[in-house]
Amino acid sequence: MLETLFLHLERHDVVSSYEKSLLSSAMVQTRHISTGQDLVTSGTRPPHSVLLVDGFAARYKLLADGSRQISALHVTGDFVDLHVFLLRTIDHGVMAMSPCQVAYADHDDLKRITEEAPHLTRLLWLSTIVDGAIHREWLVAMGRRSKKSHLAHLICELFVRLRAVERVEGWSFRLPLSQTSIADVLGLSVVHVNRVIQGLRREGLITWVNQIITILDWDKLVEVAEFDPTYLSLRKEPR
Amino acid sequence: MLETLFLHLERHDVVSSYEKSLLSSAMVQTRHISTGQDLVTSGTRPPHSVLLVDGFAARYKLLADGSRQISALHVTGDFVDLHVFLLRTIDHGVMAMSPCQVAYADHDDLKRITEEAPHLTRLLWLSTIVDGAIHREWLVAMGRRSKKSHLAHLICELFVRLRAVERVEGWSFRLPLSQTSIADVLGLSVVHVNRVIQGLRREGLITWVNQIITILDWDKLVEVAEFDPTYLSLRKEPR
DNA sequence: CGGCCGGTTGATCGTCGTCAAGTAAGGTGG
DNA sequence: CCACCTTACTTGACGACGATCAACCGGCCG
Repeated sequence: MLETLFLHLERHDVVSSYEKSLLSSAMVQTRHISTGQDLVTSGTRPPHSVLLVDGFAARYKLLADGSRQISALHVTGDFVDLHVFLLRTIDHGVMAMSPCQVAYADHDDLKRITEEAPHLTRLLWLSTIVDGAIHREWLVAMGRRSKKSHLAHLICELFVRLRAVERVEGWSFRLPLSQTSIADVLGLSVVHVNRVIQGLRREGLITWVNQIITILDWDKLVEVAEFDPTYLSLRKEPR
Repeated sequence: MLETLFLHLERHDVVSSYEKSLLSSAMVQTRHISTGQDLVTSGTRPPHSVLLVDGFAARYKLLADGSRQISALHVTGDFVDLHVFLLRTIDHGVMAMSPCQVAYADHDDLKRITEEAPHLTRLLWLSTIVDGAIHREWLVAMGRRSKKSHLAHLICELFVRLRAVERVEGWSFRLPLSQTSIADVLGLSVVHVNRVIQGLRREGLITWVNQIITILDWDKLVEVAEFDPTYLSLRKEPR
């Protein structure tokens, strides 16, 4: 059940078996959440953080006019909600975008980890820091990239992140998001998202059928996106 | 010299004198950086993190077409660069937007703090987490708010953050950013930024003269911005 | 079978970018 | 001290990108 978390943390550094056992004992029962339900409700003060054992989730915020903005996408292995451990009050909702399997880490246990396992603490800290790095990259994409480039960047990022947790097959991966949801990621209208996707298809960069995205020309996609994966810190080194 | 850092951390929880002494001994000499210079250069692997003792700085990224996107604004007291401690490679540049006074924290010393001072570690961790929360709020603003609302939100946020480090006077504060820089924050053209500012002025929400912003109608500004300061975690509680 | 959801396409309208020009302030050198 | 920069702000005109409205198609489910 925790393999994906280990996979996730081990992208950045070695995790000892002692650390793994600490984590295992901090995690309580896994639960199933069905598509469209909240893993986490905005405005609450939960006593635990959520680990996404399997599935896709989106962090979102609803505005007064009913529009929605997705500020993060979480995939298998992501410690979706680790920051609430210190933030206390959760400021955004997190919704299951596919059937999700989740586990919970009690904040008391996490606190104990910070007292007893400094290296593991740093790895967990790093996990929240990488989330921040992704946010910055998204900000750059939203603010200054063309919409085509923005979407291309998103596809590159998701491919790399999913590959790291073994959720790709060749150049294909499953992305269970409707175009409406993609629109809420990119800050666009659905209609326009559709047109941007058509554009990438027309240029032979990707196919996108039945929630399966296949990258046909990685180099060109990277070029359009100006994608540089450094910000994901997928390099194993002492932290 | 470190008062502003303490002010910064004490917004979230009590900092003991032992913890303050640990921090003090981790910080090395302060240095002056003049406007327009980089505090931190993109792509390098610095051995220390930067504390902004006084001044304004902007985290930015340059794209191939020469455009710039600012992904964060840092003010007096911010631990600008703390995440590099674990990220290792810095992915964005940070530029002084005013004359800046900075101090450096060696990563070895920070590591020692994580080994010996769990509560202080959590506070430092929290500081990076709040940065992330701000990024999310900016993403929402970029993606789904009107430009007027986005700018109003930025003004509200800066006011609250600057008040927390005692850099406001009544309803006024100094913001040493040109409209060009504001444009790079909002992801707009300079021309349009100017028009959006005119709009806020015309409606009697703010004045903005010689880098001094004065809020004339806080309630209305908050309403336009849909501003809710929860994400800044300016509440003192055990962490 | 009918309704709903997701994807697709066309037409029209508004926001915002670009180009251009003008003003005001501050800095430098003759 | 003035001529001449440069930089920042401002305004107008025009065009492009993207939102909105509307309609249609196909698949899935009750």
